[in-house]
Amino acid sequence: MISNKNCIIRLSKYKNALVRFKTLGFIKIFSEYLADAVGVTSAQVRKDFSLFGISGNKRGGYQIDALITKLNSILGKNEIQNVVLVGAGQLGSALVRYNSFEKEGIKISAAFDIDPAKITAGAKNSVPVLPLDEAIKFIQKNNIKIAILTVPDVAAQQTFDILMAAGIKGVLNFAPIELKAPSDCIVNNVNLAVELENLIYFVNASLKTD
Amino acid sequence: MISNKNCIIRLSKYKNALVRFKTLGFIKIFSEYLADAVGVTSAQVRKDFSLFGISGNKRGGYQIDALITKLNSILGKNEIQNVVLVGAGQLGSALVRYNSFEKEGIKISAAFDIDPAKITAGAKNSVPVLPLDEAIKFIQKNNIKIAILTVPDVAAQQTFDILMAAGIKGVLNFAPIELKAPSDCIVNNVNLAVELENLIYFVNASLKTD
DNA sequence: TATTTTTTGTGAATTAAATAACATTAATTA
DNA sequence: TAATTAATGTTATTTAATTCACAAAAAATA
Repeated sequence: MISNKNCIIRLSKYKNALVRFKTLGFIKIFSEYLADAVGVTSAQVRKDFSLFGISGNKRGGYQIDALITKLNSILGKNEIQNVVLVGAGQLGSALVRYNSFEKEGIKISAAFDIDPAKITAGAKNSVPVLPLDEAIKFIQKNNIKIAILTVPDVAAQQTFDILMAAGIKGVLNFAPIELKAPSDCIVNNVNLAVELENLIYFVNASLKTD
Repeated sequence: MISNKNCIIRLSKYKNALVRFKTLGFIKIFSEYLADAVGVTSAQVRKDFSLFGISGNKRGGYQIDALITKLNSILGKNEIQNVVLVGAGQLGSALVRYNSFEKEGIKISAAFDIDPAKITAGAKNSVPVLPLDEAIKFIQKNNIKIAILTVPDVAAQQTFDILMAAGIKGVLNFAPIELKAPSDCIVNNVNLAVELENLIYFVNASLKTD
């Protein structure tokens, strides 16, 4: 089993780039061009593909349609992925309405919050915001395995523990905390302040050395 | 100059964890505990510190206060960092109001959008949303070097080019596009859909092998 | 004061990932 | 049909990052 996160992220990027190429009317593509679109080397593209048994045609490149199909299948994009979101604050609410998820076949089935003021039954076509109490029941009933965690730092671990009890196996965590997770749950952290801080560091560093 | 992005990200995490330890009343810390809080090994912590000439006391660990000061100085956190945001849509607006940035000494001075409906003069204590036309003038006048880019995919490259013309040197890019950037500008990409897709892949992969 | 314990700091070893290089193959051209 | 060209696929190499392991030093204890 491939366990290189960066490699899988590249597969997603290849897939996205291929969809754009297809939109432009292309039906074949060379590793060189795909590499360019994604910002890697062509050897990297071919190496990644070979890891997943994806092959093209010597001197003929790759068929875009077949390639998209293959990548979608590897990435589990043949069916809609249902996820839940916990913490309907500023960021959480924006993610609920963020249409890039829907475009990618990811559906936020429900949001949960502990604050009664945030609860909304959810008109049709809009995501309901339910009381946190109901999260375990909802998650189990709908057999959901993935959660987005956008609660404040101090609530992050305890909320995470609730998700574990509900059977969640993957969490996209926005709280700037290292969650203590059981070995059968995967946590991907997104820390926007740290990302910015990092950018600031490197910009400052490069401005200094000029 | 250190050019390992992960290393700098760890420094930010150490700093955040140390602030929490300090809040709890600790004044000294061992690499072992800090490692635990951040989810790395103790050797990694000491190695990172040694890269930046940070030293502790044999058998005595590190003084938390001094360590925070040192890390803040390395990360350029001794003064408020002013940034701009371009694209006041769903996600952009949430980031404008996201209080983790302010907590970290990062100030969004202004947001810009091409849509006249989004423009707001900005009451005091709130961030003004200005017409994109005014971005170059504003950025240059305020000597801003960092921008957050939250425009739709199709507008990303051309908006980025405007930022380059204005003298921006670092961009946190949320558009799922590989921006063509000059060598003196740093781009950090955050792609939330890809992050989720990645999580889905690994969760599916691990559920299959059980 | 001498001994033991515990932690740092770092050079060496290991591991993992990316890059380079090239043999192979298929299409194109002569 | 033979020669040439241009792409893939994979093996070898290089590079980078992490982990290991232990000497050195300071604190604690006897």
